[in-house]
Order: sequence, then structure tokens, then C-alpha cells
Amino acid sequence: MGRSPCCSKEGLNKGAWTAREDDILRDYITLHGEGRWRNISKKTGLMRSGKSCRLRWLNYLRPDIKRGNISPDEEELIIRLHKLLGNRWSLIAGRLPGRTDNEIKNYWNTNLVKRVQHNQHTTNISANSSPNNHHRVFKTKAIKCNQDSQSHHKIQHFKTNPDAAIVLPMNDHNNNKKIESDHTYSNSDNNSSDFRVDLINLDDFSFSDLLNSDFSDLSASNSDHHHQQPLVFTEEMLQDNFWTADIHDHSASDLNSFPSIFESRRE
DNA sequence: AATCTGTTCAACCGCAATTAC
DNA sequence: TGTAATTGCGGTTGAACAGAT
Repeated sequence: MGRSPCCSKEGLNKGAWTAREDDILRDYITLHGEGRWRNISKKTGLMRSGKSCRLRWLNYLRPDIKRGNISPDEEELIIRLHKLLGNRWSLIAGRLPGRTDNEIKNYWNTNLVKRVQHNQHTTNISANSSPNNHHRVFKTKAIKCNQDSQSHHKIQHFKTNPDAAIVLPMNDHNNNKKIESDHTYSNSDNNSSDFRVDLINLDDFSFSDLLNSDFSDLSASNSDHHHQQPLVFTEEMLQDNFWTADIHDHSASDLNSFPSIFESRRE
């Protein structure tokens, strides 16, 4: 016995949204907030699927959205994050305030992929003698958390897991929460009840992989420091003998510390 | 002016994970 | 606990537009 059957898809509008449809959707979300996407078409008479409403809102109508004019800094950040994460567009978008995964994906496919391929080609020619000189893409595990005990358990799992993980707090457009380095929950919106984090399993890569990913000035390259959220670490990483002294010496568990920490570890 | 070709980007689709019943 | 609905993600499509011929 599951949920009540879904409404028929017949009669739903497709294609470009009209200004009137935009107004209806915007007004509804302003009044009732995001989520329950399928209800929107029911309650407003919009002949659009819930999926379509969600996409239209997230990619176009959100008030905090930035469209077009991707700056050279943002461009650089996209390239670096793509090098690190691959086609994880939502994850990359999470590090670029006001940008959507769709916009970044489009921008990558239309502007950056050719340039990166060209650069790789020229790099390969010049570094032909070192075939092992390639970077790796880190696979992350996304988990959804809220402030209940189960979510604490999830975080605790990663805190106690020997394969300690880097926590990438999502700069989620739905809320402004993040996990602080001490794992207390920072909640700037008491009405929101959950958030996502992405975890990189350290078992998946070696230090050299990370070093080859060229993290340098990742944070600094983004001009919008107000919205920039630092990468943070699990408690284990802070306690780990390999890391502790260095990170505490740098007194900040964010990416600004990465290059020097890694450099010192290599010595 | 008409047609062709390439580019852009909003929107759709299918799938997997999560959530609700 | 099983099943179906919902949500979110990445890949793909196609309409609209611009520039070339």
C-alpha cells in the first residue's frame, strides 16, 4: 500500500514558460515557500508538472539568482571544481552563489569544454613523457541531514569512520545552513529543517591525487567572500596525527590552508 | 532576401535516491 | 516492510537566434 495514485500527465503544458505562468509560480512560492512541487499545479491551476515548476523556479525565478556574465574568477573556479569533481554540476553550483547547476553545465559545454580540452591537448604534448601525470575526479557521497538523531548518527558515522571524509557543506539555494568544523549546526533559517552535505571518502584517493588537483587559491579565486563557504573537516581529520599540528598551526580549517598544509606534508 | 550552419540555453527525460504511506 | 510518489541530478534535445554563404 503506497501513496494515492499520481495525477495524469495528460493535458500538462510543455515548452517555454509564459510570463503569466511565471507570475503564478512566483506568487505561490512567495506565499507558501518551496517544496511540494506537485501541489503547485493542483492549487494554482498551472498546467505544469511538479518537475517543471521546480526547474523553472530553481533555474530562473529564484530572487537570488545571477544569470549570465560569468566572471573570470567564477570561470576559473568552475574549471578547478570540474577538475576535482567531474560533472557534479549541482555540487559545483553549490560553490558559486547565485549560479544554477543548469547554467554551469551549459556554460561548461558551450564555453569551457573546448578551452579545457585544448589546454589538455597542449599540456599532453609538452608533458608527453609523464603518462602518469593525470588528475583524478573525486567521487562524493551526498547525504541529507536535519537536526534529528538519525542525522546526528549519519554524521557520527563519518566522524568515527577510519576513512575520514571531507565535508563539503552545500551552499544550497534552499537554505543557508552549514556544518561548522566542530559539527554544531549553524542555522540561519529556523524554518528550514534540513540540509545536504557531500562527503569525500578519503579511502578513494591518495594525497598525491589531492595535490594534483591544484586546490591553490580555490577560495581566494571567488570574489564573493560573503557567500563563500569554507570546506571543513571531520573531527578525526583534526585529530589525526598526520594532520593535526598543521591544521591547528594554520588556525583555519578552510581551503586557504590547504596548499601550505599539503606542501608541508610533502616535505 | 533566402537558405544553411553553428551556437546558446531553457526545458525535458530517465534514472536513482529518498520519502511517505 | 514493501511499494509508490516525490525529489534531485546529469544527459540530452530542440527552439530561437546569429552569422555566413
